[in-house]
Amino acid sequence: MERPTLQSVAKAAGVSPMTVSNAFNRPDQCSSDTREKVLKIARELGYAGPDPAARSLRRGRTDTVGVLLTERLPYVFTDPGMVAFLHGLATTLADAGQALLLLPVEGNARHGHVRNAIVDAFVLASLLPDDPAVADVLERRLPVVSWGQPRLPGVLRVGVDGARSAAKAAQHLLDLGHRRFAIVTLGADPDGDGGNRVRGVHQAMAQRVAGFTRQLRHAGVTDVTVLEAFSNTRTASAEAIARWLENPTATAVFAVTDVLALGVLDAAAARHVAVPAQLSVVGFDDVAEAAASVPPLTTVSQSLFEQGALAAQTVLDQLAGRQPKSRPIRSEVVVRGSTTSAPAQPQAGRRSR
Amino acid sequence: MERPTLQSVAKAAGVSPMTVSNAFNRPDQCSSDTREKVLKIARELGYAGPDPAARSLRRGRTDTVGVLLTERLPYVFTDPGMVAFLHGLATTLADAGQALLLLPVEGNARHGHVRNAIVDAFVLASLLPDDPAVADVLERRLPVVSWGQPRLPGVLRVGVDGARSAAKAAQHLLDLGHRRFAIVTLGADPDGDGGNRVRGVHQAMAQRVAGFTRQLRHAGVTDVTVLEAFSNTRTASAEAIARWLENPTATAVFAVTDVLALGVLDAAAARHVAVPAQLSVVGFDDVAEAAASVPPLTTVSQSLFEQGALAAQTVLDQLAGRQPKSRPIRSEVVVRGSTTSAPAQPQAGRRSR
DNA sequence: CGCGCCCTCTGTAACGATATAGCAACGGTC
DNA sequence: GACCGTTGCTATATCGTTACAGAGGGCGCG
Repeated sequence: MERPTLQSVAKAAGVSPMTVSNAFNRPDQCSSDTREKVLKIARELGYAGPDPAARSLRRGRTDTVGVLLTERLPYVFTDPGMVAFLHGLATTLADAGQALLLLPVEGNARHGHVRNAIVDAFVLASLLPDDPAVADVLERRLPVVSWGQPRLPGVLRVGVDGARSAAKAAQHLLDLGHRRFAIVTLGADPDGDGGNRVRGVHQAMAQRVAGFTRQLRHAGVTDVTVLEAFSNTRTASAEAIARWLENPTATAVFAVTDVLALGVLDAAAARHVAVPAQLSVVGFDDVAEAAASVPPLTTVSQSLFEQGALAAQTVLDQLAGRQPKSRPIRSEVVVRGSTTSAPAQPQAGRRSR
Repeated sequence: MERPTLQSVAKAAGVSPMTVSNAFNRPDQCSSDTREKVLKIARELGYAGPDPAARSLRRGRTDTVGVLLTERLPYVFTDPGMVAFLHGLATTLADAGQALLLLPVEGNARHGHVRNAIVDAFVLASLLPDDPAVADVLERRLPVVSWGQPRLPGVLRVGVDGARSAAKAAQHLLDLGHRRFAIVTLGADPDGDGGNRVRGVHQAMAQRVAGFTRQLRHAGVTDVTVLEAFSNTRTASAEAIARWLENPTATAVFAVTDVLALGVLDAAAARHVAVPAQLSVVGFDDVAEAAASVPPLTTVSQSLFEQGALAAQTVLDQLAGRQPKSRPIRSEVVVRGSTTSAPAQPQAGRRSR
């Protein structure tokens, strides 16, 4: 009992293969009598419809987009920022009838995956510029869109200006009268593995830190403590800031991601440091959890969902031969409950420049 | 300037197409001289290697497995249980050189996705038995593995016995002397959308509830309050139990997922109900967050990662024509800090049957 | 020296579908 | 009655690759 093909269905139905193809793909090109007869015979033979691989070869397209993810899969899914991006991406692609092929860039697997991926285009989601998979992708000569990182000549990129966005957060805190700051960012874990993982997003984080401190400097403020968490998780962030919280040297904390900011809230709650009365906290990303935290998190919104949708739209435009329109991504400070005016300061000085 | 093919590379290199194919796919079948010459010419022409679609057609396999996800994408990624499963699945598949095609079953998109998916097999991840996509999958006549739901004749299934596992949780609490219980489970949100989402996992949750209460009944205990959360999130769970916590009628709570259990911890902390002194809490799944909560959560471990890996292995066995060995999934109560002996009870009775 | 074997490479024939052009039949129009 | 546009189906020619069988040359062995 052979696997039925379009040919065999055609023979059994006494029509040409093309008619069977039409019956399945173009109801309007075919009388409904013939169509029903063909479909009935197909059902009897257990024919499920045209083979997707053969169709792809002939049509010259696969209706599938590959996504390269920088981090290991579990971390990808754990990161709400990445999840929001993927959500936007998947939604837009699905609406356009495109499937999503997941290509985890793990150290273990041969990156031959990229060579063999049955896709029409690639999306690079926060990849390291020196990732060997990037070279493989470029070799395929397919449309490519990069999200955040890497920046490559000739490759369209979706993303916000992290430095400028972070500067807005700084200005918000300056406007509230804060003059002494702490920053929680991602640092490389000395214990191997985690380090590699973090290095992948480091570039974007460094930009945010740079933009934030630059804005402070413009205002004549240089009192900034930088703390490093070893992974983008609430607990890692809470650990990173725990000791500092025993004797805080600032009235405001900027965390380079919401996840880290939520960790700061956790740590503050655990040590009974009142937020925002004693300490203002600002995050970055505006993930869903940010609005639901206690207190609700003031954060820099960069609409990750929208970025995913835009990345998808850009890919679709390229595939359709349209000129992708570079809609700008807006970013803005969403003021919620975790920031307020700086508390009266017992110490002297520092108010004037 | 045409897109180069294996043929054109062969002509340019003055060898047969088969030799080019060998140069790319089987280094040992080909002298290294020829191989290097061919690869060099290929590079010059900008040939990235054999076209995956054509290869798939010829070879008769795609080295890709499709995963059907029941919920909307964002919820999938937000659910740590699903994430753990996907992680195990993706890891094992990647090691075997298989890619992962994501097939979200959204109401919006035409389920034609299943027809057109370029895959060798399907994994159904907690699908509704009456989901139309299930029928589509069966029509494809490819190897299928189902996780949890649905149970289909002739389709291999991976999953634990939710009822029996939940019974273990019940016994653990009974052993600690508890006699009055509350259960937090998933209920349908009256406001449309969420309801559908929840219905998908409802069957599994209902089993857990059933197994838990049955075990209690065996011990002669019938004092059980059932509370419903409208989605599998910490906040929904906290909301669901908040009012009850004002005047708790039990000494122990069983939540049908860890996420719900964590929500119970949140709510208890907010109302200054001491866990476990005043209230013991047991979850289900043993997601990563369970070990890190305050206090660490006692839970029913069902090694979701392992289930993902097993599902992948089962698919791979089927593809290789091997008889899949049905390794059993162990489930056990992991006792951490959220359960302890029942507090001394002021009320009379109920100790004996 | 001749035999057989390995090693490398070539020729042929699909894999299962669809784009394109074209052909027959039909009804309507002038 | 000749002409023409539609409708509905067929015939042909690929899409780009790999499986398979086999050819030719070099080399060890009897």
